[in-house]
Amino acid sequence: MDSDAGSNSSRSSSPDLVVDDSMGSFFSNKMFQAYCQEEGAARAAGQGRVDRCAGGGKSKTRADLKEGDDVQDLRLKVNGRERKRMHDLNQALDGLREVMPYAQGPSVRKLSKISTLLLARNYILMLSSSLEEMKKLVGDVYGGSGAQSRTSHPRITLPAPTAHLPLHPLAQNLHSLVGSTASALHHPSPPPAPAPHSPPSASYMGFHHAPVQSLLKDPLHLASSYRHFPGMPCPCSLCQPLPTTASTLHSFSMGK
DNA sequence: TAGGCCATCTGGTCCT
DNA sequence: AGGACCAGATGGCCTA
Repeated sequence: MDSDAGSNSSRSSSPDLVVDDSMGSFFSNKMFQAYCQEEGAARAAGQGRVDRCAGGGKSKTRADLKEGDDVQDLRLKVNGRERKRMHDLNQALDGLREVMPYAQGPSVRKLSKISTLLLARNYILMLSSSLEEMKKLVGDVYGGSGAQSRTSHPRITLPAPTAHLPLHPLAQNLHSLVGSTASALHHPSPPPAPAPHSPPSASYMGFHHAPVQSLLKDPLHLASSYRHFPGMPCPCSLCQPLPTTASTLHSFSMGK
């Protein structure tokens, strides 16, 4: 259930937490104590939160204690829900990472959340563009020129074995993708060799023009959800269809 | 040691 | 009213 526990993260999800089964959720005694201390300080500062530390006051009536317990239970419930929500979100992110063009494995540090989202966006853009490119290719092959179809048999003979097919530049690019991965940008040491069918690397998606880290650090890139590439329509749903040329694929970089 | 990343708590807001 | 969602705050861990 705990996505972090199942992930390859080297850190525990909450080192400070203990499992309190009686409460049905995680809660840290240390944190609660710290919280109560903080609560006192905050109240002293005149900006205290709602009183929810049952043991805080000097003399509480039974009703006060009951109310405090209720508030605390409610708080624990809300916290548990929020925790679960965030775990679900992290699970979804993990699922996204699994299909990302990024070296995976226990020895590879996993993509940060923001990196995952940005990389996913670029990946989708590249795949969309690849699809358009392939469609165009298929159209060229099967659509043919009218003159040619008139002067010769319209039957098209395609080389059966793919080994004899001259690779389209796009396909060549796709094949050349295997090798470098974005992890190299995180780790100076060479990443583990990717699987033969591993998806395109981040470097292919333009990250070789600007390292991922610097890209992600750049507030300009983070601020602009949609980048408008020269000669290319904006990929956002409000704008036009995606570009189709292989050369423009190389422009799919978050930076430059 | 500073900075990045993350998990968690919390209060506010919106929705059902 | 209860739950989902969001953003700010806080503190821990890790790396350069």
